[in-house]
Amino acid sequence: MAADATGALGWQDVAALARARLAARIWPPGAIIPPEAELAREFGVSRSTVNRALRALAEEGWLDRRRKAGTRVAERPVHRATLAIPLMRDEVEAAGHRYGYRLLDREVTATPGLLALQLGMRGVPRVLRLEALHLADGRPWAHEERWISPETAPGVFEADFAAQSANEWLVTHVPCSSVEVSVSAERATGRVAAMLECEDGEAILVVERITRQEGRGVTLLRLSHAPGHRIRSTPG
Amino acid sequence: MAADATGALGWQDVAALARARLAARIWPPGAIIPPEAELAREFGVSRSTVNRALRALAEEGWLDRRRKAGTRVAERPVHRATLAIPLMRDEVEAAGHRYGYRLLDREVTATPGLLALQLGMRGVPRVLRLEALHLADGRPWAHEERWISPETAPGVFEADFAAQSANEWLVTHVPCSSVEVSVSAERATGRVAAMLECEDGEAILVVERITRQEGRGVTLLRLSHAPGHRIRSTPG
DNA sequence: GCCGTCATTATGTCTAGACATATTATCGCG
DNA sequence: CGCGATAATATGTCTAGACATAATGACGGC
Repeated sequence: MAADATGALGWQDVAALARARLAARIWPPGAIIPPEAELAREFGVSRSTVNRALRALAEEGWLDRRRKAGTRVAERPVHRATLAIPLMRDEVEAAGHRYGYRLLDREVTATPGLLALQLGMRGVPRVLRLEALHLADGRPWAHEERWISPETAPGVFEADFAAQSANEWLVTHVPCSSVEVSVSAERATGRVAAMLECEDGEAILVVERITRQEGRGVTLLRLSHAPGHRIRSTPG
Repeated sequence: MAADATGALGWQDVAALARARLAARIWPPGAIIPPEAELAREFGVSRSTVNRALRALAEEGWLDRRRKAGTRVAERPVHRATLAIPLMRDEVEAAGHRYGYRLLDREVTATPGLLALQLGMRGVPRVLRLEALHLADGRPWAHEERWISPETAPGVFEADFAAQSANEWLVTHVPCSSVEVSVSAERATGRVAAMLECEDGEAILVVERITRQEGRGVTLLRLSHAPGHRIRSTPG
């Protein structure tokens, strides 16, 4: 490793060297870079180490690797930003506020057709619908409307969502695998505007999230944030 | 590997087995799971294979690994969603429209103080400011306001941004490392509303992006999308 | 010239062993 | 009892060698 006094390189060093060649266009976009074995010889490390380094760069989107075809520099590195999806409580507290939560409504309803479609549910006649408000220092932070499938979240009908937000209950009771997020801007109207204590027609950020467990839908969430809210990607 | 008829397991199989134990709460949140060596013995694979599998799960946020302390199941798996950041052209064409682009304004201006701060520029007296419109089937798709630092993007003053959007030029001329994204909802006003051909006060999605190269700011972009636009996370 | 077959090649993965490194736990001393 | 030195331990990483796998490209038959 680099930390060694031996001068031997670790995979992070190899990755850094490769990154430098990419930045300097020594390996220009579209070009095929030397095979692992050759780089291993050049850098004086084993092929595994080169493999680890190039695999990391490929995951970051810089390289495109295919068996036999070799490793190609991506024409245009597909940039990605990652959004963290924290608990509302953490988000509010991280912003320096005191978190508050109020359950507005709770009902067991027949499964809406669109919902069944989005969550990929079949033969689940009834779902739990919740409506809640998240508060920061007592002021509205976000309005939440949520549906939960009892199929993937057993015991959800018995949970006390007046005491604990759905997100917190789900996190501790249902292991989820994938999240799908959709963000849009809408104008606050009617009930949501009233709950958020903002003017009618104000621009608000609406986040819809579908959470799945092994491909089966667990919950659909529609979050209407108070005006002025920002979503930031996590650095890195 | 699993594809083998040998019955030997590969790292993906080990990861799947571990995932199953996590889902079944055999390894409950907060618990410490057996050390790699032990799992290697149990599964009949080498420690490297277990390491690869557990490392993957740790990257996904399921596990928390620390030397000597062992591997702990995350209390609450931090869910993440990743946003792809495509070229506007690709985004529009992927939506099934014909892409169009119009440069509205181009000027070299003194570096605004706030911009210098956000991009971490020092001693860069002048920057390029662009204003452009992206079209889908001839209709406004997004309004773009952008600043580019000539320090990290040499040659930017000579580029012809009437023929090619800034994004496309940058992608082929400047290797970038990190992107920071911020999303908010605003009301369309004045010039932007006119350009987007929407009513004043309409809710629009505003995306701000800062792109860096090795920590030095390259460009700041402010994209105002036409009403109704949605940002979706990439599955996976 | 066209198409199927086969050898070639670069990456993907696994193994066993070794050493590095960061903590944690323990033990002994004051 | 507190605290610092020390031993133990789990993960992090590297190596060399091996086989698997996918895809290419060349060759040969038609």
